[in-house]
Amino acid sequence: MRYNFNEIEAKWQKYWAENQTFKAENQSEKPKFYVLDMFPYPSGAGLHVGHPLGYIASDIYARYKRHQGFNVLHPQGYDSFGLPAEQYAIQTGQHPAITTETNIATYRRQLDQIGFSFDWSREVRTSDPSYYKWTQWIFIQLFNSWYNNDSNKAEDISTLTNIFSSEGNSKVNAVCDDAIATFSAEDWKAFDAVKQQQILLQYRLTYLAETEVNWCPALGTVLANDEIVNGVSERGGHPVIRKKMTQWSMRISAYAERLLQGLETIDWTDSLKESQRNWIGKSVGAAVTFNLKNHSEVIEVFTTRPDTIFGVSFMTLAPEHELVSKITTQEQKAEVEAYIEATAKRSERDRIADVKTISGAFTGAYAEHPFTKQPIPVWIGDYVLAGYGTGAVMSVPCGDQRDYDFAKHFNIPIPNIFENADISQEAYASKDNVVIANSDFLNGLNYKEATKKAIQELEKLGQGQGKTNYRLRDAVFSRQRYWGEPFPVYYINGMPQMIDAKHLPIRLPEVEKYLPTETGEPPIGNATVWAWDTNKNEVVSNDLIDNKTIHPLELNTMPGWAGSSWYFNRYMDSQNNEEFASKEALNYWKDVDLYIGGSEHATGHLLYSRFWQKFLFDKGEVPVDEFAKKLINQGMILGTSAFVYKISLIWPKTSRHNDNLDYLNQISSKFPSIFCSKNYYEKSLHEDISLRDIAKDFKLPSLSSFIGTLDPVKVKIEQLSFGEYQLHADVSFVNASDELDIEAFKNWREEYKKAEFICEEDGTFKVKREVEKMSKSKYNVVNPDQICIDYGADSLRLYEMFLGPLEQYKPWNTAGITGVHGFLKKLWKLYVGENGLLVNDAEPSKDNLKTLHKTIKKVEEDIENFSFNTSVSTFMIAANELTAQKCTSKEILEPLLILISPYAPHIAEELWNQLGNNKSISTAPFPKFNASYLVESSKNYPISFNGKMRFTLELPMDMSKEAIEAAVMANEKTQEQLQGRTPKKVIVVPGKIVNIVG
RNA sequence: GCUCAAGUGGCGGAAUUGGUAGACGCGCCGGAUUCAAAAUCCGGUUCUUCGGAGUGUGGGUUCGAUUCCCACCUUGAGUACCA
Repeated sequence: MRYNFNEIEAKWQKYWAENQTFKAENQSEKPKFYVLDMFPYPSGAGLHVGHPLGYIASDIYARYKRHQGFNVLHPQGYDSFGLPAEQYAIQTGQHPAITTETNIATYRRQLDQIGFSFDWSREVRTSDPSYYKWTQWIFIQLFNSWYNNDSNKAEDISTLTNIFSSEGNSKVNAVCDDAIATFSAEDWKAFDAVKQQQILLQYRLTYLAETEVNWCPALGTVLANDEIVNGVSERGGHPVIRKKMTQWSMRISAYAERLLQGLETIDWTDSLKESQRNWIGKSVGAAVTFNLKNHSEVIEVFTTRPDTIFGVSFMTLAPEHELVSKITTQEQKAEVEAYIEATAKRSERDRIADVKTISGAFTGAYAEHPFTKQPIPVWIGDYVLAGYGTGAVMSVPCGDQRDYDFAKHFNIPIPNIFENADISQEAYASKDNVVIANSDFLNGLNYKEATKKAIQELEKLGQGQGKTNYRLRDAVFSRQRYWGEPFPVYYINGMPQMIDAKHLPIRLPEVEKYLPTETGEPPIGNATVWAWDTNKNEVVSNDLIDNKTIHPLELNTMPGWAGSSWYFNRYMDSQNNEEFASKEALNYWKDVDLYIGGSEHATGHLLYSRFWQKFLFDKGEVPVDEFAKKLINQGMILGTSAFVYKISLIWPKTSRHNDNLDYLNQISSKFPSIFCSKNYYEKSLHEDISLRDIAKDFKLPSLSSFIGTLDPVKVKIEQLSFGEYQLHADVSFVNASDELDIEAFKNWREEYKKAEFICEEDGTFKVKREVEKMSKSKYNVVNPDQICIDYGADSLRLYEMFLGPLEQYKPWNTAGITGVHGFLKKLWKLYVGENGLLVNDAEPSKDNLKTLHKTIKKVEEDIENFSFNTSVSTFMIAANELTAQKCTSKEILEPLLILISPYAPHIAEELWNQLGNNKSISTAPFPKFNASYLVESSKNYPISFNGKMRFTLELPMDMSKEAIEAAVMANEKTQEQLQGRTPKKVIVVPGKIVNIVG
């Protein structure tokens, strides 16, 4: 019997599905283990071989944990709201729900054929109303909460209104909008409902505010900070501008410190934690108030270096700072206004790109130093950002390079307040080895002491206190899109009202057009049925809006990260219609034990999810405040693109002034498609080869006839030269030796049908290879479907793991798969011969046992350390050894299958079944490792004398260190080497080496 | 600029955390089988001027360094005027 992988894999996939082999129960005697993948967005292109990498790793771990006796939860679902489906809808008019459904079907088929042990009964889809009902519900909970800094957690908004009506807001220590006016209990009671709501909105954890947002005109929507890369949108690379809009925001800043602290408690990679720390951007320092000369206004600054306060020689405000217009003197007005206008014109990108140019203007105003009372000139400069801290800095040129550069540029004095620091060339920005000088009461102190002392003295004056600043901004939560969760919000007098949770979900309305409306409103503005009837508690037609009982609904939808910020909790009890998950399920599964996904979500999904989890924890909805104990980032599998070089015509240098421009255009359109092979291209790079030479050398008929049609009067052949440009060829036309299948390539595109090829000397056409991200547009996508047909899912799984370390980026190369495929064939032959099963009850030999136990030990270690690549090698060695040993013993071959089963489950299940087991291999316990089988009777110990001379000595394996040492010293070869000298020491590493140090 | 990660044969990558560097696979070379090819099996494969040399470069610690320390170079990723 041959190894018929297609038949075997189909058979067991069917069996697992029919028997619900991997269904997890919410109660069990066994300990729980939750293995989660980041769920995919089901794009129209389907899966390529890069996608399943993380899923294979998590599947191996999940299957391994089942063998270890855990009750394993290993679910899968779809993050099915998103921009591509909507873009597709805009182009084709097809409803995103339909395309999403189709795409999910493709994904499911592709995932199934790889043989994952997912519990599909728990599948979630973020775009399913039964799911987003709870996303809406969580939104309402956030709206009804505020963050109390005293209890350091989110509390119900009713506790806040109670405080307001009993004592006003002066003692409330909340995370809220800046600059809220204080009011008394009487004031509060006197406010009308709208006023009260306006005030509460400034405290709620999700709030409506006019904020400056990142508006992307091309996408017609706002974007969060983490959706922008280098000043352009992450999706599509469109420009992004700053714009003031009324938007929903999430008060994630309330959780900045806890998000930072929580990182200490979870086992995530250091680089990922580092990204989150940078994103949160905590800086400890002081807030300092500078009084202005001749003004009642004050300037608030934030500084991390209060110790350098005596080094202040000027102040700098951001050009957008509100004080600028108030304090600028008459004489400086023109200059300041011109500067503000100039900076406003510069886009965000220009400002980032051009950091080196120093610019600014003097306002004419002077602040007063809090201690010396000396006047300090106030400048404006665009190196100070309006959005960070207070938008104003105290400039200490001797201690900060930017201040230093600014001072140098504008000839502002640079007083030195450091002992022994040379500031003639650059600022001394280090905090180490600081000794403060010329600073009154701070003289002689170091950074730490001086900082403390300075803050104390500022507090005495009432002009400052210690302060911690975070870079983390509140996250904008509105998107002007169709294909997202609708807000459960309607408006009365412009104030948002939550729809009662019992009426959820609020389903997406039908629209005819998915583009934003002409007035710039979101696509839902196109819906005709989108108003809320507070009598009937249902969505009704817009025409009925009467502002009494029928009100307009929110037109925006939620961003992509809304649904993905809590899905891991939903898997615990995904069919529940009463709660997002039952308390029993939440308390049983608690958190994700192992989470596998890409590192690109470091400051998006992974931060927002931690935020929502902490919020739900505060509200008592979930039992733990970190949702994932351990996280692994799988690396990306890259594609190996193939390039061909197409010869193009280069205009003669004189063409710009050529009278026959029309003619030249005309002939260039008739230029034939000619491709040249890699080596020819490389040769031509350095040699100027003319068209005529190509035609002559390669006897290309199309080129000869092209030259023949040239009008020698209008253009001379000698005037024309050629260049090449490289373009992607589909990798499926290229074999392992980089040779292009010319016929297939010709048939690829209509315009290549008559193309001609300049080949290598051996007649082949070679492409140039380059490793790039795998993508449809680069024609380097390898489809797992074809791999499964040609080699089987087990080969695919093994090979993806074998490629290299899980976390690493690595290129895909289909050629190498024959190695692991050969192993599976060999494995099969170890069990099944021409005439049936080879396995019998024979006593295992010592060698057999040694091979098995060596393998058990290595595989167990590998899986625990996520080094899945090396266990594939271990399997190959085991199969080779057992084949050489002619092992037929069931005692050896049966446990071997359990070791292989997480990696190659189909073949393992089939052979397991053939050995006479009628329960799935997934229920079998992992074999126990026994070290005694590995101990050999003797071993050759290499002896090294002073690291130079070497010989070997045969000694029993189970000797103690001391016994080995004695035996080595007693040996005559050793004595020979020592020549009567006494060694300083003898170093013994058991089983390894003996070193004699002379 | 800053932060993090990584540099080992023709290639992907191993090396029990300081102990015989190059496991395993690809590729390549040779052989067996075959009328022949495919498939399969077996052997070889870091370089070498055959003395040795060798894990990006130069130092250091050590009896011993791919592994630890210092400096530098290169590549990749993230971040960016954060006061």
